[in-house]
Amino acid sequence: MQTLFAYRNTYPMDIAQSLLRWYDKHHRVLPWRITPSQSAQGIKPDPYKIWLSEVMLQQTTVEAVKAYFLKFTKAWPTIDALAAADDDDIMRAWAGLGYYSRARNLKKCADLVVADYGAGFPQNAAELKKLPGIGDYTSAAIAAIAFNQPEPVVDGNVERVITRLYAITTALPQAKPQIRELTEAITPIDRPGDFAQAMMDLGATICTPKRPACALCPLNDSCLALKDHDPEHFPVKAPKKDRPIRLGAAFVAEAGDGSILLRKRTEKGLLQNMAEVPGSVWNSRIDGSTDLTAAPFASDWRNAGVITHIFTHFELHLTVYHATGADKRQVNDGWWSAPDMLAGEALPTVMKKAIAAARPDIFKIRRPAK
DNA sequence: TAGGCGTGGCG
DNA sequence: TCGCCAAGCCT
Repeated sequence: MQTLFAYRNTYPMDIAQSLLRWYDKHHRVLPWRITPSQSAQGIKPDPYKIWLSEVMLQQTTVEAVKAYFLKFTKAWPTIDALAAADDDDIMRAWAGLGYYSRARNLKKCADLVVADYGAGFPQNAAELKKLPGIGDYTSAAIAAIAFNQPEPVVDGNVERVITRLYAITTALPQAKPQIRELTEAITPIDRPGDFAQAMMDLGATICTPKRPACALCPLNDSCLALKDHDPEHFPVKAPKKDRPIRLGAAFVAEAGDGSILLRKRTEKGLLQNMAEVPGSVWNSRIDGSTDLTAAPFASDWRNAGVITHIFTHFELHLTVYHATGADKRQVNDGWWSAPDMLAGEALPTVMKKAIAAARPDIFKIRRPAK
């Protein structure tokens, strides 16, 4: 990085010190964190909570994570408790948070740490990265925040802050190596954990994707994007590919007592091992008339409308059919879930939408089906 | 390595 | 309304 100082007007130490002074005053208070003043008193963060929160926060907003974090730490206060937990209980507790492979890897990781490391996490990034569900970002974050290791912690917030600070015009993801080097160059030896959290707080509250509050930014004197460009134009990103549409049918079978027929998805592919209502494969052509070939049993299936659900890589249009007064004995696949049990099932949001299309009183979905 | 993998909030 | 985005990982 010979060119590092050629196009900057501030030294790395000044960046870190300015940011840490800002963080001491303006840090967010979050359930898994200790404050800078607690840290100064020698209070250490709980590595279990740091790990759990970092995994939950992968591609997930802080607001969405808070309630799940509290639920998990109440049910399983230690990594030993989590390792001893039932897999299905963990999946049920995770339901609604998304990216379910995280929950499966969470359990695998807890088992490994208890078995191989005597219930204590390894304290360096390279060892942490060997564990399931822990990649470049999470290993560096745990090492820095829980164990005070000077690792460069680069997430989406840091990418935004760094590309603006240095006006990096290379598009993501090509710019990642450069971003990592620059982050490494400004990461301080003495408070790497606070520095990492400060960068993320800055990205989340000041250096936001839209309309950043540059007037309030502790780094505005050093920011090349602010000086020469429009910060909102950073980071530059490669163009996205368009999202295909898939079609399918879902069947909400209701017994006389209000129970809903559920089954378990396969252990491969999308939403693996989660609960679902019976349905067709998602690609099937619905030729305009009624597609009842995938129904769990013959009945008077009433069309309850079409729900739309956007996954990362495709858009799903699910036609929902509803039948009432079903005879439970005519089904030998899956299980009947009573109305007061449904909330505790491992149902992904797309399935709650489908059930809500047939029974709007059961699940309150923000954007109901048309 | 590029694509698979959820969900909810926001402008 | 809808595309974008949010503390990525795995294969």
